Amino acid sequence: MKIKLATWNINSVRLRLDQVLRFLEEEQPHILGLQEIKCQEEQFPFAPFREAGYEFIEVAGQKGYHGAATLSKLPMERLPTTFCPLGHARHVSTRVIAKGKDCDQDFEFHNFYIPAGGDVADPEINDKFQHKLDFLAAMNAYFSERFSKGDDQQVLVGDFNIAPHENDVWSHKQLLKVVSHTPLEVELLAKLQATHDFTDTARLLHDDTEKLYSWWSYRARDVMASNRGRRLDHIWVSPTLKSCVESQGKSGYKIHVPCRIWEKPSDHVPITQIMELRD
Amino acid sequence: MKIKLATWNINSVRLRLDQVLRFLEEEQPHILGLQEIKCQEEQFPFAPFREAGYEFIEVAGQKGYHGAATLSKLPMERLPTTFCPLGHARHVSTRVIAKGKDCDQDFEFHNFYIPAGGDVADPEINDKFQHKLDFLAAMNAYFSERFSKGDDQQVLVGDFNIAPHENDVWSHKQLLKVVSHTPLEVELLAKLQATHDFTDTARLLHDDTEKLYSWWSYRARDVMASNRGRRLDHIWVSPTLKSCVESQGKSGYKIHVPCRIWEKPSDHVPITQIMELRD
DNA sequence: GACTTATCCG
DNA sequence: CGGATAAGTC
Repeated sequence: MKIKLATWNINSVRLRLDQVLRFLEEEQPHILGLQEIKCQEEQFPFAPFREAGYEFIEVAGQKGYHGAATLSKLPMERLPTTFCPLGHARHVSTRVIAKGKDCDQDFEFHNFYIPAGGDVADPEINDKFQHKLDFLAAMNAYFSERFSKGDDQQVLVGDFNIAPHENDVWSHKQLLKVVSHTPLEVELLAKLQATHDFTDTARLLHDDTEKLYSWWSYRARDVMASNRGRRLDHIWVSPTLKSCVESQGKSGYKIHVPCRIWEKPSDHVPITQIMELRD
Repeated sequence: MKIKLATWNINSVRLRLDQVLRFLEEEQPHILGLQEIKCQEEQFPFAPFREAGYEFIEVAGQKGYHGAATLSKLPMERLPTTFCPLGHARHVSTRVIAKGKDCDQDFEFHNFYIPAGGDVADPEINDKFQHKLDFLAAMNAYFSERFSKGDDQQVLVGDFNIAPHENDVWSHKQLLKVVSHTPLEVELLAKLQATHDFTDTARLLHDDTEKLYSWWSYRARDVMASNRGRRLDHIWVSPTLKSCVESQGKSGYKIHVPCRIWEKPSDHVPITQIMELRD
């Protein structure tokens, strides 16, 4: 069966509930990871998502900031995690049960909101950057443990707050010292990826020379016109799932750019990836 | 010529600019007094009102609270006033020049935002109620001075924050101790009216037994369904203008109730009064 | 630039 | 309830 995966930093799920519902209606992903829901679990709008067909919902919320939630049409169960070094709500892990006529599998869906990291790309003088690096190290350790348990079928999605490739930013040179594209964080993300042999589905299916962005700042009038974006949002898969993504070709991966010009948009747009699971 | 007068407590003119423009487009009053514009003069949206045909604009603004503005299609000049005992921006006075083929007159247009008066109807323990009473006294003195100067053709509009008659509130009995309908403030308003022989156009044209409301609280879900309103907004005219209003009959006065159920409405609705000026 | 929480005010 | 301000975050 074909599974459609999605991720979106929504920058307040309460304020943009209608936009998420529109996206779900139009794209019908099986599973969506939301980041920056900016609410506590008790404030999360469960009912409208359930009415839209997303029966399975897992939320990690906190007051005012951060927070992640995973919505799914497919049954899933929560995988407990105590994760962020500072105790923020930045990770929702679930095991998704994908049963179809030619399919009886499950996979893990890890929904992450990696810390932005503040302004200065120096962990010595910027605690937030240090936190980002610590978080990446914690991710690495976390997946080492999961693999050691034999959990080898994994999807990682989320706002990683890192644009790793030269063509994941509008200007490699001008962003080399800007947090999100500095060598140190990019290397740490590359190390996490290499250690577990995760596949970045965007770059699996798109040539490295192609510019890909999923985020455009609020802080300029003409960011969309000048297209000064960054690819901060990612979908990664573990080795056993690589071929399931590769088989879909270029069109299996999609950045939903028009969402950035909807009324009162998030600064991020959703991305989707189709993955073919067979038994 | 027939002059259409209007007043509206807009509760933030910046937030409800589109609603004011819609009202002006639909009703085409010659002159509109706005209260609670909640902005400074430099933040006031002059341009869109001028584009809508309201070339003459006078604003008394302050930061965050209160504030009044008068918009007019007819030429008008500002009458300087230092008014509120606490220095709030609660009054815009202008002399309006009404020149038509059968008309060459002018009249004063006084746009007021009388203090709400706080919660407790006791000036001894509630400074805000004292301020309301002081403001009414200041209004009385102000008009005594104007009449002594021979300025006898006057229109007063605004949010008076007082519902004087029994049928200006949904329950006379239940509101007798609620600020806006207490005997003390009602008497002071009646005294202001009697001293200068002002005519309350709503009650000139509508029987005292008729319920009339221009305001419904935000603080209850069903205020419109249960119709628990109050008539806090008024249009008064001086003796020489009484017949100009009376000649228009009941339909000359209108409370624009549907505005209360527009999207994100003010808690007040606009009211309009037609007045026939002849030379 | 645009979210959150909070406090003030009506 | 729903404006405005102010501070904090991204």
